[in-house]
Amino acid sequence: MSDTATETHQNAARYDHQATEQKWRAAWDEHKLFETDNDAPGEKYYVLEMFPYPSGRIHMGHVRNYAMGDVVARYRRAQGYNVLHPMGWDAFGMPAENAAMKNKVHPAEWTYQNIDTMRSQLKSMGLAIDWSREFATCDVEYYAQQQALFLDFLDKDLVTRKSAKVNWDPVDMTVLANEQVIDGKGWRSGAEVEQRELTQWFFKITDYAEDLLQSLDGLDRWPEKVRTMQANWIGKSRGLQMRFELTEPAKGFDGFDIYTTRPDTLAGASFMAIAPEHPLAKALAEDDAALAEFAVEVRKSGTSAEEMEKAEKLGYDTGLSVKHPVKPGETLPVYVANFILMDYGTGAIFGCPAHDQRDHDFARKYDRPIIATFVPTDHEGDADTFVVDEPYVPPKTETVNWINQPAGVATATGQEAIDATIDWAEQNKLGEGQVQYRLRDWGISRQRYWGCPIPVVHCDTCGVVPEKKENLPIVLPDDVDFETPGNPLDRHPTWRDCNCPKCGGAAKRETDTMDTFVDSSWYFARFTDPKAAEPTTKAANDWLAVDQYIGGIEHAILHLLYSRFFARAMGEAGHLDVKEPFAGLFTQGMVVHETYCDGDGNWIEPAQVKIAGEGNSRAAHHAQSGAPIEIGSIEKMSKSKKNVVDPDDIIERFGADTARWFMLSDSPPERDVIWTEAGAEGAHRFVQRVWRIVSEFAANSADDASLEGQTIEPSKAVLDLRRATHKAIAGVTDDIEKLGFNRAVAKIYELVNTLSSALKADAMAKDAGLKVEGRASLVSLLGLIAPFMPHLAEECWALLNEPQMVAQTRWPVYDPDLLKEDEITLPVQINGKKRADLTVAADADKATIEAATLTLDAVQRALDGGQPKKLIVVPGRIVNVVV
RNA sequence: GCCCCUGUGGCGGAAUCGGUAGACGCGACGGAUUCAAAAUCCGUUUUCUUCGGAAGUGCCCGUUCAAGUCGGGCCAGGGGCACCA
Repeated sequence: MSDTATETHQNAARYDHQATEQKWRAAWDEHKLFETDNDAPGEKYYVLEMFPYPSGRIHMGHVRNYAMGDVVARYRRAQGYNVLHPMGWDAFGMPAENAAMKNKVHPAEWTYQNIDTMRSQLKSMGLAIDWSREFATCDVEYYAQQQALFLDFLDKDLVTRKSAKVNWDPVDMTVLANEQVIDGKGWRSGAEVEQRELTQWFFKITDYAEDLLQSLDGLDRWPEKVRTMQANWIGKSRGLQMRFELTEPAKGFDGFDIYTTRPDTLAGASFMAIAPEHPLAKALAEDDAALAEFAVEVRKSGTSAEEMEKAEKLGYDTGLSVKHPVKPGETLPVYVANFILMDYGTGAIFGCPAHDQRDHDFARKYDRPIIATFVPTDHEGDADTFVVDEPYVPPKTETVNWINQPAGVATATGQEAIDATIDWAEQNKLGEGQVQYRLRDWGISRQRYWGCPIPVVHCDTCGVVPEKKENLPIVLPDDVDFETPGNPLDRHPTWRDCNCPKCGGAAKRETDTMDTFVDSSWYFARFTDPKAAEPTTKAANDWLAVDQYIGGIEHAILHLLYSRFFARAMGEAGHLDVKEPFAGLFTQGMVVHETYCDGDGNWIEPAQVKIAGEGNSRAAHHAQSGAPIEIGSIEKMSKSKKNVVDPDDIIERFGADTARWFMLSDSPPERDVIWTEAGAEGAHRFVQRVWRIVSEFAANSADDASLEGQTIEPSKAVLDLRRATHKAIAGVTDDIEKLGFNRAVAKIYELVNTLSSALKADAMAKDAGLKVEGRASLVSLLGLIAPFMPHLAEECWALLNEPQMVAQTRWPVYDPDLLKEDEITLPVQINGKKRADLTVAADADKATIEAATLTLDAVQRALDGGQPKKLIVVPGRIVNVVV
């Protein structure tokens, strides 16, 4: 009997997260607290986390991502902003088709089932999300609008259809993205990927290259790293395009253009090289079987990074030669070379072995002369021979001594010299300055079923014809089969058949669908009015840009660059007035975990591992068998390494608040966080601790309604508590503003520690003021905690009988006057090392502090009767005595 | 090869403007409570120390009254881009 009673008592004294969390989620839902009205008062704030791909279940990375966004959303709400915080699904893509092929389940069914699962998982996190705006990109209502956008882009000449080289998987019979080609093989089929020339649809992102680059400067709330990566990706370079004349015309060519960023090395040219795909090379190959074979051979060898690195520089001497543009009478041989890319510049170069590593390698192999055009300023001796062993490639800023330069070429320093050479070339009609970008147009055609159909029609009479807007949406057919590899739309008996929108005759639909990156390039705009009959409405201009966007660094280039392009294109098509979609961007780190491996090299799940010891002496063994287990490196959670922790398990065992709290503690949000069982338990202990402090306080102060309205002279304990509380409010507010969640967490811990020792039952019994102040302090604490652990905050709020819910109340405010101390302790340094403390009034002037400093024992000892050489007093900070 | 980031206790990290290095958490150790345990509470926890102190933020040098923080040169780890002419 007594055992049962004790047990019941203990259970009652613990916070029951399962029942409590559900209760408060229901309460928020009932009040429709997080549904956002586009026309609600208050300054707008749009917080968005990158929407998930519905792969099956959420993982810890999602928990971290959405916990961060939720802190921001709840914090801004509490500050009185009209907050938009929506959620949706990036739902098209290959995994659904792979599942269809493997498990004979329709991609739509598989996708929507996953969405249902993941939605309920996300809801169990207690996120302050407006679920009424939810959509999936595979919803007809969404992709219908995307098709409308496509037609508008087409109308504005932002889309083009052209032939391009793509990765073709001959087994799966589809184009693969570069990321899906691993070591030259298809990631799914394992087949050798071929380069195929196919006619594809492209978005003309290169039209915006300069704008996309320039505007990066204005994105001051983006990580520097992401801006740099985008700038590098766009890859702007300024150089010289110039024509080289053939000594004798060949196959109708009398010369060809080259592009160089180092025209200052022109005098050092010793050969010419063109890409195997260059029109001249192709023309020559018609009559030259050996050259044709050479071209095929070089392109057969892999395109992977490693292979490239090892690949030898290979050239084929065409027998042709060109006139040297700055050395009259001299000629240069023309090679077809494997290291020249048709994609960049003009697909042709002049080789300058003295100042370029690749050209140097080539020249040594094919025995071409090495002619320097400049040498280091400190070089002594024979200028012409110093680059024999390796090329000299100085930074553009380095001063050099010029040699072998033709008359009339400016020989200034670095970039100036390059610009001057371009001017010189232009004046002498040798060529002209050119800006080149590395950025390529965005190929969006995919030979896939599970994507947004491209709304165009192929008519024998009229050619490629855009579908009429009134015929949209072009809906994906349901009855498709995945038994045969390739695109089911191609094989569908009737779907392709249609009438030409122009002539009305029989025609065929485009069977390519759009890259899924198109879907995610404008979803943030759609959230502002998700049910509108047009892609966007006025609401998009009202809400955008997204004030705070949060997601993984892996999207630094693709998704974020495409979205920036889309905002511009949508502007051109009259759908949006905001050029930059994301005003603030934050890229969070991954969730990582130790890996465990048994003696046979099998990965072991964390749940089956027991660990003993600490530091270097940590040892692991199998929980059941006791077999020794090797503790491996800490890596990103992945199914293949079995180092995953399922959010569902954690939420069930510890509650959503614990999971959220742990994800935001300890590690700075931009860095990786290591998941540990101990850390999760620690977070859970804190949840219990807060609840216990509040319940005990509530129990102790229940009978003190009489204190209301009474004026009590505050004791020192009361004042200290008040000051600590206001300091915490100031600190946490500042930290959340800067997304320093880990620092905010630490400050909340400090306040809880202070409260825990201040609000002891006996102290409160002696000091009635503590009860009044304690309540005020706890109310502030709950306000601070609410964005992080919303369920716990509501439960404690109710325990204190506070009106309404925390989620309906304002962010706590602090009184700056209370942050000031009456007395402060200054560190006293002697020769820069701290040797003593000095307690003075906070407003003490320099003279007072100086006098007090000289009386300190440590200072007297150091002075040994003498005078300090120097006495530095920084009021409010430090004192330094120099002896 | 080019570009970028990061190095602080046993561990994650804090130090926001050049001004007390190690906040806060985890782990560990000691104690209280308990028949016992869990839970909880109270301590200790950078290193060395002759208990007075001394040293200390990857390494070396510099600027400064004062450097984790600024400058120069290294070392180590991580990331991005890459035959881009």
